[in-house]
This record gives sequence, C-alpha cells and structure tokens, in this order.
Amino acid sequence: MRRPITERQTQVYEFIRDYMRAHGTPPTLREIGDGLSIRSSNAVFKLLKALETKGLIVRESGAARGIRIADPDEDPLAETQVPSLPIISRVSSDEPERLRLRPRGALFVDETLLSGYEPETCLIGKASDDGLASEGIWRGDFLVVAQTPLRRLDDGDIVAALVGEALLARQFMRRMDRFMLHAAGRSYDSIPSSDGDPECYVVGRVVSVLRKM
Amino acid sequence: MRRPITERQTQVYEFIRDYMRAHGTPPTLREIGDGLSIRSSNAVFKLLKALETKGLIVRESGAARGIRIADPDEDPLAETQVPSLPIISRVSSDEPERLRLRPRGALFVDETLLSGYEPETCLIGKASDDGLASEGIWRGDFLVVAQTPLRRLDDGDIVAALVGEALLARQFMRRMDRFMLHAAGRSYDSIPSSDGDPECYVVGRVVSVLRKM
DNA sequence: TCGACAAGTGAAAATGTGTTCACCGTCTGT
DNA sequence: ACAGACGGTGAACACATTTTCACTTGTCGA
Repeated sequence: MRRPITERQTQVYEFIRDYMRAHGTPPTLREIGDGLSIRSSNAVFKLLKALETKGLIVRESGAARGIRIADPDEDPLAETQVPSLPIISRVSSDEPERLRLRPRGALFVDETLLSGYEPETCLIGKASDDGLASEGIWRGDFLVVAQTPLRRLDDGDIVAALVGEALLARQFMRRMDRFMLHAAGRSYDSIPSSDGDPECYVVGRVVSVLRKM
Repeated sequence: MRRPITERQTQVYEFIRDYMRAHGTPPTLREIGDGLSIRSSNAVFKLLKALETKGLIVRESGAARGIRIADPDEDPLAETQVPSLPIISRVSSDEPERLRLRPRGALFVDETLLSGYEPETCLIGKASDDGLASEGIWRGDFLVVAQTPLRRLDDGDIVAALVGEALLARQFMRRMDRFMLHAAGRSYDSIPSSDGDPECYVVGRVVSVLRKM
C-alpha cells in the first residue's frame, strides 16, 4: 500500500546514518537541512515524518535530536554485537551483591569464548594467586566467569571464588552439605566452606582464561 | 592542584554513562536532574562544569545534549570497533603468504589484549602441542600473534612458529645468524632454524593466550 | 486536466535546553 | 570566626529545536 522510499528520503536517511557515525549523536533538523541544502526546517520535518511512516526511523516526539534508526543492523549507535563483560574491582566476599557495581573496566569477549553461557550472566575477574598454576591458570589472568548458583555446580568444576578480597580459581568438590575448593599444587591449602559463608563466595564456573603475555 | 572528584559528581558521571548506554544519546540537564532528584537545572549545570574542569567530560557549549565522556574507554557512544582477528587454518611453513588466506574463522579480541600492536598485524592460531605447557600455554589454546619480522625479535620472546603444518609456541633465541626455538619441558626438542627455512616460519610474538575451559 | 503526492519556502508558535543570577545551607580547614 | 568549596533552590533569560500553518512548484497516473 505504502509508497516506496524516494531518492530524497534516501539521502536524508543516509545523512542521518553518516552523521551518527561521525558524531556519535543524532543530528537536529537544521543540521540535516544544512547538510542537504534545505533552508526550511519544515521540509526536513516532513521528510522525517515520511521516513517514520515508512518505518525506517523512529522519533521521540519533541525531544532534541530525537531520531533513531529503526534497523539495529544499520544503527551506528546500536550496542555492539560483541558482548562487553565487566571487570570486577576489589569486592569483599561478604558483599557479593556488589560484584557488578562499579566495575574497574570492561573487556569485549567473543561469544565463542562464553561456551554458550549468556553474556548477561558472565563477568571477568583477575586471578589473585597461582592456586591452579599447574592447570594453566596464573595469577593475573583474566578469568571469564559464568555466575552459577552453588547447587548447579558439579564436582571437579573449575570455579572462581571470592575469599576475603581475593579472587581465586579452584576446583570445586562437594562434601556432604558443605564443599571444598582445591588448589592444584601443594603450596596452597584446600578451602572448606559452605553456602552463605561470609569468608568465601563462589562466583561461578570459569569458562575461559585470557592472558596478556 | 585540582580537588578530587566528589561523591555527587561521581553519581552524575555514572548517570550520564548509564543514560547513554540505555538511550544511545546523552541526557539533557533536566533529565540528569530528574534522575538524581535535583530540582534545579543550575545545580546540574554546576556539577557538569566541575566534571568538565576535572576533565571527565567534554561539553559542546550551547548544544542540546552536548555532553561527551572524555575517556573513550568509558564512553558508551564511542565507536566501539572491536578488532576481529582471523583464525588461521592449516598452513604449511613453506607458504607463509597464505596465512591470512581463507581463515578458518575469526574472533573478536578486545584491544586491551593486543598490548598496543596494530590489529591489522595480528592473527590467531591454535597451539598444536604442549611445548610451553609449563609456561602456561597449552595445546589447543588460541594464540594471539603479532606478526613480527625475524630481525625485530629479541632473545627470550615467546613466539609462534609454523613447523611443517603445526603451529608451535616456543621461546626465541638468536644463535649467530641462525636461531633456536626452545620448548620448556624435556619432552620436546629445541628446533634449530634460520631465515627462509621452508620447514620453519616464525610468525611473530605471542601477545595473548585465550583458552576455553 | 485533475487530484494526490513529494518537496520546498518562509514565518510563527510552542517547547526544549543551556546559561546566568541571586541567594541559602553545610561542611572543612585555617 | 571565617573563607571557600560543594550542592542546592527558584526564577529568569536566550537561544536551540521541534512543530504547525499557509502557500508554491513539479511530477505522475487516472
């Protein structure tokens, strides 16, 4: 039913897309007019209305620079497809709820390295010791951790746990209604703990290890 | 000289960052006020001025929504070009020019992990053996390699080399006009070689290691 | 040839938004 | 006791921006 998009409308659409790419923010009507040699903001207004009717853009009525590109693939301002995981900063084991608060930074991590875990449930911490050095996890390595409730962990899983303010990679072992966190060498003691322990909070499974040489 | 950032200013800064992430566009002064329960746009104005003085944000004077986050790493609206590096497929050491041809796939790798090397010069290979297992590089690990000409390598550098059709991580050691590639354990022999050797092509420095658990 | 539509001009109206002014209260260090 | 930084209120102002109105031009198909 709807008429096809016109040449002029295409120009406006592409101008908006390019402007967003260049400036990181949508243009105003007048900026569009300047860019396309249109003196009247009304002409721009009508062109935008046409683009909106045809579903190419979305507008937030009244707001300054309230133009969005409808197609997420074309939108330069859309969130990148590569998940950005928060790097947790020093968090104490007795306040695990602060894990995602005030991250120290973030890393883009290819979805391949998440082994199917939802990016929203994953975060990154830096290993605080060499407890699993013989398993290839070194102090300072970035650990990509999929947050996992205790009951969903299996014996032998490599997990990351907050012990005090340290983040440790350990092997998880159930022991009645408690559990143990084993290190690999003899230099580190195994850590006995249980659910709710303020001294030890198991964040989840380690799904990947990233190391800068 | 400059005073440290205050708690309130931090709240404003984080509100702006989060707003940009959520809306894809910077907030107006009044939107910030609404979000932080500040009735007067002037209070917001002064907070922004403080943040600008302290270099945390940049403002385009007069423009609607003219707030930018100064640190590109924190700016949700910045062009987040996450480099996509090719994963090389089986390539023989006598045809190194085919390295970037027909990659087996690609991984998005955060620039942080490239340690300053240009993404264009980096590629990814899978380690074919455990020659540097005691150095924390395991068979099957993804090696992020910065292509480096032989003459720019230093003794002790961890490098990736094509030996036959295998990609090996080894320690580089110069030896007159030749060089040696050392493994770490006793299970693997050191590999003597020289420039132009069809049996052995040194791709470059290993700058990061990525491991799926 | 008429009507529907795209595109435009120019101006005016209505909001949105940044900026400034005067003034207040609470801290903190001197 | 006081100055200075910080955070705020409320109002006013100026300019930016969106929206509406009236009117024009050209194209195209019925």
